[in-house]
Amino acid sequence: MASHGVRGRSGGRPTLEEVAARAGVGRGTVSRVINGSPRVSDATRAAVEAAVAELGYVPNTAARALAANRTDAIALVVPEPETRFFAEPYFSDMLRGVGAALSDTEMQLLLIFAGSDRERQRLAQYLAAHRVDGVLLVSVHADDPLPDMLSQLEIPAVISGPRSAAETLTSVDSDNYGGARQAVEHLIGRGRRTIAHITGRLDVYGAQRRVDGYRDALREAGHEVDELLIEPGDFSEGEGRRAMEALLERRPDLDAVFAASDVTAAGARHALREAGRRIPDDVALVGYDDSAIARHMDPPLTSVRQPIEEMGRRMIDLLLAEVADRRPPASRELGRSQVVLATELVERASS
Amino acid sequence: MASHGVRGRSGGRPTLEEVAARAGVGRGTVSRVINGSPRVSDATRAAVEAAVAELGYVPNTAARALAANRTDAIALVVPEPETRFFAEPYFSDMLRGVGAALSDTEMQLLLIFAGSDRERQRLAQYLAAHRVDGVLLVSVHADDPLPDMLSQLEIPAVISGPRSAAETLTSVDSDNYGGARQAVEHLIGRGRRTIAHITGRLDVYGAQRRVDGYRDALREAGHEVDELLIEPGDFSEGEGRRAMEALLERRPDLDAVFAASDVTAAGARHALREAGRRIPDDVALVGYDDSAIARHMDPPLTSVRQPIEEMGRRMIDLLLAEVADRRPPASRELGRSQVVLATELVERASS
DNA sequence: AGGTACTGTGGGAGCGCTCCCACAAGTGAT
DNA sequence: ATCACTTGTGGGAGCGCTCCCACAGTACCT
Repeated sequence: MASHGVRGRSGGRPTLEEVAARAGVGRGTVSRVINGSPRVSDATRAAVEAAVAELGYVPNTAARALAANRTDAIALVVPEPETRFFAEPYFSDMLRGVGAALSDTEMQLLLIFAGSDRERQRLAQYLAAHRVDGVLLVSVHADDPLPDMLSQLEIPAVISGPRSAAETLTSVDSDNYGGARQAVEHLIGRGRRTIAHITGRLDVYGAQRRVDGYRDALREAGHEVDELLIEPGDFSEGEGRRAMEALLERRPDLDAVFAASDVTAAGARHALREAGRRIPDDVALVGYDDSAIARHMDPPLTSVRQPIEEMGRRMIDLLLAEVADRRPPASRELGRSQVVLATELVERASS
Repeated sequence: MASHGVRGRSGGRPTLEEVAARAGVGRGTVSRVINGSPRVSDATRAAVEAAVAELGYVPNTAARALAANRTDAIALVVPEPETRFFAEPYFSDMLRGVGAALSDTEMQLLLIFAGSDRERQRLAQYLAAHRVDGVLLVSVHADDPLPDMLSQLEIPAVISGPRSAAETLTSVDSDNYGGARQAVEHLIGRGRRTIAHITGRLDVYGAQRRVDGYRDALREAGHEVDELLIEPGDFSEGEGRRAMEALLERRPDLDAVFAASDVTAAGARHALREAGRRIPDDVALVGYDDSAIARHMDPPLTSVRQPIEEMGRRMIDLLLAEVADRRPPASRELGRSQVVLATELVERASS
């Protein structure tokens, strides 16, 4: 435990100045040591570090933020209501990945929901006040004004799941198209003939790409695409159930379903059960995300794994690079990166 | 959209000073308006508000924090690894309640995990730097040094789930003892005779209280308490399963189980299924928390509801009061509040 | 001997607020 | 008219840092 040592005023924490006095150096030198500048002699550095340890000095973040015009914090913005966030493992997995990537850093992570108009309002204020150095945007809808607002405010931002093929922000995504193809090719390989698809929210680009992958995989295998086998959902369990019921009504002969998320698949499973269909005997089921749900489902769910942890890490890397680039405001428009990571099919008992 | 108006230097956001100039008043007056001081005439207030709107002024948080020595942020500290946090609905429900209570405020919420030693280290730094005005502590173990650290640093804190009957920090909790009694009395009322209990982590005070409630309810109904019917768990699904298997081995004649959490009950359900016991025909099952899991379980789970949203709200109220009290450092030790909220049994098909 | 270039260091200025003291103007009792 | 308050306002000082300029010291060329 660090001794608390001498204090300028009672109750206050030690300041840079006090550390400087203790170490017999100037304020600037202490600042250099704290910030890891190389332009300090070894002897001086040691003396300062000793003083820091003796006094139990911790830099005052507010003062630093004010003087340096940075906050050492980034926000993870989720443009969905809280309820949705906690219901979908995708978000919490992402948060975990981001958190892990960030724990090597001095950066602080803020979690911000922007589901309601009210929350949007607060967020706008928040961003306008530049309370964060950068923003991570997760699962954005096609018509969301948030990305443009960020561009306008010149706040570094990375988006997970681009809004379109022409995304202007730096983005990180998994290969939704390829993942969907893997799923459908797998089902075809198992001899399934009538493969339905319950989509995600179609105003999310990734959901569209999964539909594209579904279509192309069928076509290339010589199947024709029956639009009656495609039912729009919204990634939720309730919609998965509803969509499954609709599909069973329209095409009672279907023998496989590719759901756009594990949660959707869970909903579909309920509907299949109630309709008396056995999984996988009567109907094979494949999900997307390979979340905890997939492993715990009965039967365990075959699912397309996205490397979410890796995605989080890449997002952080890119964002921090943009934040760092900011300081010399030279090179802008140097080609936004669009990172796409491969998916992997995890086969389980449901297919 | 607010016009951006005149700027002191290019690129900068407007400052208090600029607003003051625009409104034709002094800096102090603008500050008073921004902070809602009553000591401003209506005319002046209107003029300032107009200037604020025209310039799109947003206060600089860092400057405010530095000058006023407060951060307008509080932390929700979870002394568990992230994985556990996301696995247990209790935490996310709590977070939702706290978030809702906070959205009426200017306060910012930080979510901090302190599961690993590394995270602990960071947290200590964080607190030492006084980067938050107050702390919400969730699910603390009996021997956790965190609360004492907070007292030492004189950081206002509210704890959800006191560490013992003699908790020194302000606390908010549900009536664990009463909730457990409700559950057991319900089972007795349904004619169950051999009621087992899978506990939570016994180093959590609330888990102990549930055991106490279980015991007393049985005794008062004239049953004797068989220690073989009590199996310690840790709130997790895996332990629920393991504990259930152990109980079935020891007392194959049991006809009811009271689990210390819904997640635990889910684990127990698996074990019961594999052992070929029907719910509720052979064995009745009651959980705790009334989380989403309880509603979705098959069959739906009878569970003890804690008013988590309300708990979050009360915690915030108490914490903000402490934060406000802090400024005049007069009245300390004025009797920490210990709030206890009532639980409610939600009956479903599992019992 | 004088230049030129670096390295390491000290400390002034300033970031944008809040706090508080000073003071003008108004109000009412003496 | 005088004093004693109250109300509203302006602006200096200062919060604890970072940034940057100045400068001493050393080293290595001419």
